[in-house]
Amino acid sequence: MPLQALEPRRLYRQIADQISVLISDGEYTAGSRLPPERDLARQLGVSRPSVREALIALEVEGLLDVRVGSGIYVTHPGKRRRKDAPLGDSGPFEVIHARRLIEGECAALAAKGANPAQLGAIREAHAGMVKESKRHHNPLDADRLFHVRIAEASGNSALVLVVQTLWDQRMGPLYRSLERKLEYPKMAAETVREHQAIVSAIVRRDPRAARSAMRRHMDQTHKRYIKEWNVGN
Amino acid sequence: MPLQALEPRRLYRQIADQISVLISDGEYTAGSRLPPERDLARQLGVSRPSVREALIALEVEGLLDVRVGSGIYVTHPGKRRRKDAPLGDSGPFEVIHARRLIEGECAALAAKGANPAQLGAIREAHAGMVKESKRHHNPLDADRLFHVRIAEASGNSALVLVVQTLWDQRMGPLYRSLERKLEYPKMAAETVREHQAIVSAIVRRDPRAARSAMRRHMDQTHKRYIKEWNVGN
DNA sequence: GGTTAGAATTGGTCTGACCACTTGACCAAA
DNA sequence: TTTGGTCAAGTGGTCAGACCAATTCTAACC
Repeated sequence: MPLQALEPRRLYRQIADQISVLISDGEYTAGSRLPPERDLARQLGVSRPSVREALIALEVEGLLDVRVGSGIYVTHPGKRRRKDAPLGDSGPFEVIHARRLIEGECAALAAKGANPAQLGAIREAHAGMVKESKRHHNPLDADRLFHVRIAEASGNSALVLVVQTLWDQRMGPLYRSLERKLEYPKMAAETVREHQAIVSAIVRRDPRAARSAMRRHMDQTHKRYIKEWNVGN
Repeated sequence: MPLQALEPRRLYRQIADQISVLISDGEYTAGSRLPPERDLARQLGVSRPSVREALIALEVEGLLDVRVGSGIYVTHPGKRRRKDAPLGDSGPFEVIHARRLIEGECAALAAKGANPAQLGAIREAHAGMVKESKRHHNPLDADRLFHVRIAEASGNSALVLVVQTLWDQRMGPLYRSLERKLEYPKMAAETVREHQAIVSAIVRRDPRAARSAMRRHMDQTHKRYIKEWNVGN
């Protein structure tokens, strides 16, 4: 099939792509503010509704962050999560099981081949979570970063994508109702201890230990969920 | 932090969520047409631009399919792919490596625990791909279905999500340039043969054989890519 | 019965307007 | 100095109505 069905791309898509290119080219850097909708419309020679449609598309894709009355900001790459409903609507226990498998391998790969910069990044993320949990802040973002950093150290960006995707399943409905019941302060201490074991194994360049430390962490998380689950029901 | 930052959900999100619920509740089934934008606006008591913004959000999420002059249709669940650029932009070889790991386990889990309906679904998908390749059609959709069905048979919907996500990385730029060079007719025959081995192992309830058959399939795919890659460069 | 031209339907886009929220400057009271 | 209040400008949120373009339907026509 040499011929491609040509599709007259709708205006909002063209605008969204154009803005998207400007962002990836560094024209608008992370955290910076885009021109007001009215200016964008004038500069592009289109109407404001069309610009708005494009902005909403980019917001759903997680590239932009629209703040009422303030402006439109470029999402920080690390924070880039999809706003939409999860595709699979997986339950917490299924996600944990999948993560046990996949992140276990990530940890092993990281132990095998991480470079010094990546090891440093993992340690930094771990230190960040320790700090957050001591301040009794919500450690979820730091927790996410820790797991993503390990995936990055695996050297496979597809695995990074997978780990992010699975983590962001927490936005699903079942997950949310479960998380509401969890007591983070108490939990965070255990989590930090388990993370520490993972870090040690990776730094020690021991793939098998790293894999089993990660699996143990997931098993413990599973247990914590079970406990809260039973309390609620 | 007992206080939650309250976020006044924007109108388009509320509308999108409402429509989304109607779809997942089966009020609007796959392939069916939604009411015209004007009617939706009237029924919801909002303006047409707001409805349009919601529809665009749902379109980006892959739930709806908007056809000019015709109407708005619910996307068929199997075809539900995101329209936006892939988050990770992973290269083909990274994706293959990740799939080797993950889908290998899926195949093993499927061999261990698939129920008769799931086994039938796998066989059906495989038969579909055989038919497509004999007709010299593009077998990509059938290929995707085959792998998704195996993931479904693993009994873990999070793994299904992962497999879908990785497959859909093919929409990325590097992948596309590579795929253009592949000769599907010749390739399809080999692929079908490798798939056959996977099906046999799963039906035979042999997890280890299923795992290694899937891994072998991925290794072969890797080789095919390498070959074409070198031709091009 | 099959074809085709026109009408009706439906999404695509534009214009202009008004509202609600955020921000920062300025000011008054503690 | 600090705190809180007020106000105006800037910005996104929403609306109403209009017209255009693509599709689909209908009915007249051959």
